[in-house]
Amino acid sequence: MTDEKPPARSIRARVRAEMTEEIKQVALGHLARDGSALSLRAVARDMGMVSSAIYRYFPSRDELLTALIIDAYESLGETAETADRDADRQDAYLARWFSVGHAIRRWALARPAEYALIYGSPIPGYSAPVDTVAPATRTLAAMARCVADAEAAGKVKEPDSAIALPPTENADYAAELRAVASALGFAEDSKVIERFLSAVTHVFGAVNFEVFGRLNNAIDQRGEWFDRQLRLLATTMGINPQQ
Amino acid sequence: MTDEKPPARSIRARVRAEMTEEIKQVALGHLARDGSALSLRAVARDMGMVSSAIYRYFPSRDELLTALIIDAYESLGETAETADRDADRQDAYLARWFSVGHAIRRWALARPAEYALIYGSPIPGYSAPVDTVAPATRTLAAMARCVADAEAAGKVKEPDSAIALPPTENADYAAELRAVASALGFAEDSKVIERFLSAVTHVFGAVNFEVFGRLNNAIDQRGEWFDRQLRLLATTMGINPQQ
DNA sequence: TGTACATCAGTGAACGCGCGTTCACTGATGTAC
DNA sequence: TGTACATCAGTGAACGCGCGTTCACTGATGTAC
Repeated sequence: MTDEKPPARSIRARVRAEMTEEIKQVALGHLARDGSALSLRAVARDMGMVSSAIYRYFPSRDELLTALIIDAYESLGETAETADRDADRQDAYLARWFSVGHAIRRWALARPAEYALIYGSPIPGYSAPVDTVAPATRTLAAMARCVADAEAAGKVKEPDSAIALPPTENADYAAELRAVASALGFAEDSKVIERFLSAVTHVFGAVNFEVFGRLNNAIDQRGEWFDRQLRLLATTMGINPQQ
Repeated sequence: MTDEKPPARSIRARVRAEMTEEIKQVALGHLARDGSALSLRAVARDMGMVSSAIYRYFPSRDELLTALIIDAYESLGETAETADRDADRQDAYLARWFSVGHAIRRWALARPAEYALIYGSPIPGYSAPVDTVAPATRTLAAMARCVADAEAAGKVKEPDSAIALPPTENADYAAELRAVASALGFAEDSKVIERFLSAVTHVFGAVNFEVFGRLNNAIDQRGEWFDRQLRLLATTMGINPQQ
């Protein structure tokens, strides 16, 4: 009743933004609760609107899905970036790696529906448009930064010859590695890029296992389990404590 | 027309078995084509039956799903076992590990719908019954055998101290590791069990990335990519060539 | 070997439901003069 | 400051569709005597 007066035309715009946000929240709630497929009608019902009203905000069900997916990527990406920043004491590359890794896991456990949306199996009848690819790389980039910074600072130890992989003999693959390296902020001839990609694969494999219940009846000490995966990956990459 | 005569009552039984099998095949085809959710009516249509006829073979949609899931686990499990057996030359632990790993990948790429069924995100509105847990461990057990045999034969090199993880201080977690170790045929005090579990996590992470399209626009040389993941995991576990 | 009965696969209609999307509409909010 | 018009959010009915499941039925296959 005693609001400050709004800048004229924005009152409708603001309500619109709030509604759009609420629709997305309700949709996420639905995905989370029933694990159900997303239904516009169900969302409308939950919001106390008639189903056709949703079309004022999203032109179709797939566009709503796309919005949710983009939001999820952005949210996870931001979480990862924040975790990195919070741990970003000078030279503390290992701490940054842990911070980012654990943040990703925590985000996924807290929001399994959103996680499944972006790292689970593809959604039946839906194919992600291009708009999703940029946000998708944000998390990857945050993980990369910890390792690329460490390498740039000369703090990545090369694996000793007993466990070193011989360089690939596949020139195309080598070229792809170089391209990915520079896209992620590594030096083109980064020695660690391949192990970094492996580490990323492993991290999401581990989160998948935990979130999708593949650890049930086997590992209950999941925090410890995950932490030790991260440790192992750090040493595999050659990022060591207090070096 | 010139068949050998069937053992009396089994003609109906045999047709029944064939129909059951065909229903499952058609259902898989549907999952693969549309990536769609499984629909009894669609399956019936494809088989030229009326939808209610399916109920002579499966009491409900979920039971059909369960059958598909069990079949998928068994099929992948058998693939892994066969790959192990084929590579099972004396002492060739590394060859066995590669053989099993590549076989898992090939199976997943050839049958992405079935792979998604068992290693993708949980299916909306469906919760897997207990009958699925035994078949689920078959693949894991096959992977385990390569490594457990190597360890039993003294052919697993312990990581040198620079990259060794200190033992966990979490007693519960340690106990869980021991339990998993003996369930999978490792010695209770196996030194490699933890790295083995990491390797499994990583392998399925890698297959997930490839099957679910997370490698698109980044890595095209996927055979090489996967092969090198396996190599890296082998050295991480301490399984070395010609040792 | 032939007949009487039981089992079973498949039919076709129906139940009750939910879905995405469209369309013409009402009434409230914003804009231009 | 007041009026005329344009924009927009939300309604309610409808379209056409697909779904899982049930039920009483027909006719063919198997079984017992």
